[in-house]
Amino acid sequence: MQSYSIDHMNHCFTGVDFSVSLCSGENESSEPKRRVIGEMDFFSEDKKRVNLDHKVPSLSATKKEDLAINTGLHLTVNVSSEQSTLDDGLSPDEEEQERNMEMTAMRVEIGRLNEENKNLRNMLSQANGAYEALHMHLIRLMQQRDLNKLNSLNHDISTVADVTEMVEEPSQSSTEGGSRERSSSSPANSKNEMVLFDREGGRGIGREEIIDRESNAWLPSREQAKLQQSKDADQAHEATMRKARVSVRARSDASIITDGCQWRKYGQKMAKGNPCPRAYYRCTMAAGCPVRKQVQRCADDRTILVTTYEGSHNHPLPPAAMAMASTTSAAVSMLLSGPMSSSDTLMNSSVFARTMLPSTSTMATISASAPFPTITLDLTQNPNPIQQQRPPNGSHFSLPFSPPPPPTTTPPTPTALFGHALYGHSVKPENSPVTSLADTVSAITADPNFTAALAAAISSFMENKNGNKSSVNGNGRSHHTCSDNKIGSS
DNA sequence: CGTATTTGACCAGCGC
DNA sequence: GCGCTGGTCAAATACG
Repeated sequence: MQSYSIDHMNHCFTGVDFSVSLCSGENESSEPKRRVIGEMDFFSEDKKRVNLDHKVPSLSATKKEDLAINTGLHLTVNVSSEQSTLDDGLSPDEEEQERNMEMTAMRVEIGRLNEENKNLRNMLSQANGAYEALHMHLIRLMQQRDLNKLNSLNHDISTVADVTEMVEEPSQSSTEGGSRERSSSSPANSKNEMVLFDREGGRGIGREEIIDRESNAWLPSREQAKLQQSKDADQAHEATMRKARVSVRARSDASIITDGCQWRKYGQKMAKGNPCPRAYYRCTMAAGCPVRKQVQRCADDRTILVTTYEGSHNHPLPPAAMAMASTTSAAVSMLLSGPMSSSDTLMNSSVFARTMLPSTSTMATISASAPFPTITLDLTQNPNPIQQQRPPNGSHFSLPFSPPPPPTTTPPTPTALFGHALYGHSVKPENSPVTSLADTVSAITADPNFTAALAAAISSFMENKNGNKSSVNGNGRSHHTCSDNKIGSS
């Protein structure tokens, strides 16, 4: 507590407006601490409000002593330091006002903090959104990569669109061996084909990888590098996928069936265990098309032709090749959808069996014992005794087609499946994330429309096969004329 | 004559 | 290492 007295009055007391300076009563010897009160009331020692105007209404003296005496104002204020103000001497109203001001200030501060908190939340939300977007983008990229692989496989099978019939001998599943691509005989055989069929050790850049590269040309170089790393990691798997084969068994008197593609025979060999020779064909619909197929009659039933397709077409397929392409596409997709463990194979085979031709007696055989996976579609309309005679080797599954199970999920439309098979590089599921082929095919199996479309396609195919025994190329020259006789008779 | 087919040779992988 | 086998090549041949 310090006692202050009026130190100076620089204004006469005649008016309402005045200003007063106070000096500390305890430091009179030193420089007085001055503070302009301004237009304020003073407080007496007993905190009683003093109205200077009333207290010293007639003051005329200007000496501070007189002023102090005459006014008699010895103000007691609570001062804790030199910096203190006269606030300590505020009235309850002023204290309340001060508190209100503080409260207001605090409210303002709280409001500011709330605003800042809100901004921080927005930033966090934006960061989360960005993270989610990046995460989804990454997932899409990964799915895109899987789709590219899958589409390449489907394209492989579209090749199969040329569904011929060819007998796959039991020993054929172990073939592979030494096929290699030497210097290509035709100049049209570009590096695509050579690389795609490089079995010599090499894994080169396959056609699907080239397509992949093209399709991802829009990606930034960093993402392309990531994709390339993923590709490198899957190279071994893709090499296996490239070797995937599809065999189609069908009864036919002709040595080859019309499948919508043009083929050139480049070799014929006697295969072990089969008196009928095996013919080798190469697709000639486009320069450098790497697709090849083998045609051989079944040793036990020479009315059955087995056609084995391998490779991917590098050209659009004619409409005539589409029906069977879709059929075999699903087969290969199943075949290559996962690791070929026996359990997986069995599962896939079962699903595939229900998918393909559920209304017929057709059989599907998936072989995982070969150096490359092979799936055989039996379109002979009756159970094949040869398959039943095959020794069970644990990796060979013969599954009779059975009626489709009750629908469990929303099935895709047949158009979607066909489009996926035939235009695999341009059509993909829009809103359905790629789960597993098993799921997809499971859904397909429940679609009666797909079943009907597939049955119609194969029926049409069979009619075409029986009615038109040889294809005609652009020169009007019949294909397979020589092999017709030799394969069937020898 | 151009194109497709035939066919023996060649090569590589695999098993013994 | 050798033989077997599958796959391919390429010169010869056939065909329109």
